[in-house]
Amino acid sequence: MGELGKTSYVVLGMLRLGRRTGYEIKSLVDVSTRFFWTASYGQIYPELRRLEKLGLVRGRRDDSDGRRRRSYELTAEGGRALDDWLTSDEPLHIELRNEGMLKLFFSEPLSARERAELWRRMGAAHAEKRDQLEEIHPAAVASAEKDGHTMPLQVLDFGIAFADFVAGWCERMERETAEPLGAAGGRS
Amino acid sequence: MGELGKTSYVVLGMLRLGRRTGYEIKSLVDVSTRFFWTASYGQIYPELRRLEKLGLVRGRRDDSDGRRRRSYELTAEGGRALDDWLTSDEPLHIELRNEGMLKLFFSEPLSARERAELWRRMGAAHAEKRDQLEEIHPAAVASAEKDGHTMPLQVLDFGIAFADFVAGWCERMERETAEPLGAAGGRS
DNA sequence: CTGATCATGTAATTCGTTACATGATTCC
DNA sequence: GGAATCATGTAACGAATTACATGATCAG
Repeated sequence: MGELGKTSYVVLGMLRLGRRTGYEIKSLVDVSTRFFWTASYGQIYPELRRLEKLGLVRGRRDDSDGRRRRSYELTAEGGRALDDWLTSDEPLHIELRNEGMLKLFFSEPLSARERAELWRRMGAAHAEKRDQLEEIHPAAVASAEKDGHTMPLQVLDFGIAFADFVAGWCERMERETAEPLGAAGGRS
Repeated sequence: MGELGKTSYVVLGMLRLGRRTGYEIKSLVDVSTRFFWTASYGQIYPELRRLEKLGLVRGRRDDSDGRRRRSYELTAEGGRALDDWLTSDEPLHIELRNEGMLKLFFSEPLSARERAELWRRMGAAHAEKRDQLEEIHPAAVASAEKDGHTMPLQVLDFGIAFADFVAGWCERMERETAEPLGAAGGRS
């Protein structure tokens, strides 16, 4: 009875890039949208079956190179559903859960050292994410030049800038927290 | 059987600020941690009962001013559980779901106008969040000066800077997408 | 031949939201 | 008197993760 959820659109969107298996969709998600939207096998495989029943994708056995598998392609109706979502003006689902911020909020009773450590860990987590994204950046540039698809690159650039901003902020706060903070405007 | 989840710590953390009812905890969450961690009545009330059974909080009827209600306070053990969490070095749960980014990722087939509109809406959402946070900023400053609690203010400052950064980025991308983008470096 | 990767799925569980149900009190 | 807010809870549902189960193929 359920209509389409966000996961449905992840699947439809990935299938617009070409015929794919559930396994391939999951791999794509892991190297592209994972940083702002995830999906697990436990969602993807049932979702593909569901979308097929709805006529939005068409699956077929695809044992070409000896591997037993099932690949899917977008139907015309599936493409329309995807476009409807892309251009719909319903409020965007934006959600953030950050345990580091939560801890910091409650960290008043901790020592300055412990609070600095919290900022440090928050910063380290985001610096690591930034570095991971930067690693795949060259591949994204190459891919953008090859097929002219610039959006994945734009989104990646945003992800890098975003992670870098947070990392930088946390590092500044860490220093500020760790320093005794001389009363008069002392500079490091 | 479940150990403590993040929601448990939200409740414990709020109770460290003083004796509170479930209703008050929810109100506090809504004006403070909501932007990086939410909690609903459907979680808070059962959680309070559960924490009481675990001996981490102590509840009592508190019908002082005619209102039928039940307030809770942190036990010594509850305080210890909270501190253990605050100083534990398990990886921080950090999660981001952003439907705007997801749409942009798949928006290659759209027109430039439609893509610009997506950036605009992302930017507007974050600008609105920034403005909301800025509205409560003076109250946070006053409160920080009164009781010396600076962490809520630090977290709020981060939230504002963060939302502002995202909003600014999106606005730039919107302009860049909408403009025909003359081959030679034309300036607006 | 052995471990990594490819490949597909289900079941159980957890986490969280939303809707519902109820009723008192306070403010206008 | 009526609306807003205070106040507590439950039930149903939905979204997503994790663990489990299975087996083939490929690279070393």
